[in-house]
Amino acid sequence: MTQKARTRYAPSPTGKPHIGNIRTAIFSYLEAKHTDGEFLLRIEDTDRKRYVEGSLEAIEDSLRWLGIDWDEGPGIGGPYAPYMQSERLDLYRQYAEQLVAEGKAYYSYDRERTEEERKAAERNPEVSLAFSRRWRDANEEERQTAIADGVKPVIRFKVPLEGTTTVPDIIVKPPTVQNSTLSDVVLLKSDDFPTYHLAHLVDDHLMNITHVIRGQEWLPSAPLHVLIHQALGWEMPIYVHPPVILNPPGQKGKLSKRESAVFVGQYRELGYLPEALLNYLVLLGWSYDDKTEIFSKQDLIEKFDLRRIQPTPAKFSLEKLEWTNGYYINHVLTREDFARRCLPFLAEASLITSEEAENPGERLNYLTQVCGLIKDKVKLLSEVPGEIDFMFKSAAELDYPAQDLVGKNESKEAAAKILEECAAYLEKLPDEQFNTAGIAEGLSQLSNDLNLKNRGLLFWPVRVGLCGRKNSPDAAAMIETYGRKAAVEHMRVAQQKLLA
RNA sequence: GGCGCAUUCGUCUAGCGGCCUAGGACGCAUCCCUCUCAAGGAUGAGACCACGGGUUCGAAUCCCGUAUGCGCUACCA
Repeated sequence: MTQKARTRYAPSPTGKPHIGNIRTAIFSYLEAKHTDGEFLLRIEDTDRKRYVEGSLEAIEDSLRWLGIDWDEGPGIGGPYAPYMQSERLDLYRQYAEQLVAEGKAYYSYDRERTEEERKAAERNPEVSLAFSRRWRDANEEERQTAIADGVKPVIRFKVPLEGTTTVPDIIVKPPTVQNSTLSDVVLLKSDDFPTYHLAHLVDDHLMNITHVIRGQEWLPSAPLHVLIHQALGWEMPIYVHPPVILNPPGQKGKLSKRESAVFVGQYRELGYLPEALLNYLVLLGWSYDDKTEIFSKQDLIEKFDLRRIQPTPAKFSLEKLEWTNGYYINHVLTREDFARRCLPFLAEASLITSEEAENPGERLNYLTQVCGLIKDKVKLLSEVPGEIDFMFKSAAELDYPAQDLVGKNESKEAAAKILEECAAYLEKLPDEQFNTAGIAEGLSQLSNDLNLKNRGLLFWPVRVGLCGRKNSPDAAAMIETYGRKAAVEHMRVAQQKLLA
């Protein structure tokens, strides 16, 4: 057995979590559970300007819905609490000051740059670098002047001017950079809050994190993190940089709000199953072998291996996600489980009450039958109400053209006669034969007895009469679900419709 | 612009020097099954392994260059 891993998901509370972000959380979770280790949640709320109320709840909801549980975190605590960075400020200041005392960092009395200044410097490394090092070798007189002016300093990291730094990484070729191209990053801001560079690193060290799994957008600043570890004299955890998720084929850039749903909650509302989303997301950039497509959470935990994460960013494909979802609905979920998942959607469409959705009680049996009617054809839970709404209406309420009942039959009269025969047949069908198989067999026999050229001539009007639409679930299954009385009623109403 | 990473069917991927005339999946097409729609089964089209150079008896697999894509370039994470 490999050593137990301790991993973390450390989002900042700036809104709902992005699906690309969540995927790294899933990878982290799987790595921890694969090694029988711990997965923790830490909130990086070090930027007060970007804080969005309700973010923590959104993050927790998303993880919970996906079945990703954490062993330590805000709310539940743990041996390394607190897990909110804003509650750990003293710690960061302490290490920043230690670095200053050791000559590895320094106070910098610069003014915060405006966005325009930053933009201008962005394409001009010389200017940027020079700006970041402005106070690196400032003399005492200059410092005193700044202090007298009341400038609140930041603490900047003193990056070595020479040499190169290499970032070890297990899925990407370890990047190597010239130290001279690295700017002296801010470690501690003038408001006493740490930057990400300091905070994540201090916490990961203190919390005994073994694997830092974060998006590839962190690759460029990773050398800085290596250098800061060295300055602090700490051993580095294993860094892993999975790629970002890209927009669907045809569109550029990383997966964006403009092009796709990017929040977990949106997929929930669209009718996706959490296990299907999880399955799809993991397979987007990771594979176990050359053939397996469907993985339960347990399978994933057993088989996950960080080293098999693809280094290349993958495009998000809604089609494959839909297929995965449909597969879970059709082949993984039991009928009752499927019905339970449909409940909120049925309530949303006012087919049942929200009380019934909460607590279906006895009604669940019936709803299981109803939903079971379309379990094999539906890809999204949200499609369900529209597919079975007729089951919640009376025969008289179905609205459709009489012509639809005819199908391949010669005439309206012929179809009407068939409906009459079927109604009569169903009325006298013995109870023990009144089930899907018995009904299907009985009606087939009836079509023979009526000397019909094929069964379709009989089943077509029956099907349409039962649900008022041309594409429908299995006719016999609908009859069983309706029950004898309602089924016969539908036959008779359809017949009247044809003769009217 | 600079720095970094990446590059196998339209898309997700298998492949880690000979098993590859490149395998699987989604999507697509055709057929079978069939009372419709699905589901299921079968078959097929689809990748000169980005391009150009090397290394090697032998390269999708190793090296270099080019192109392209992506990311970063804040007192944001």
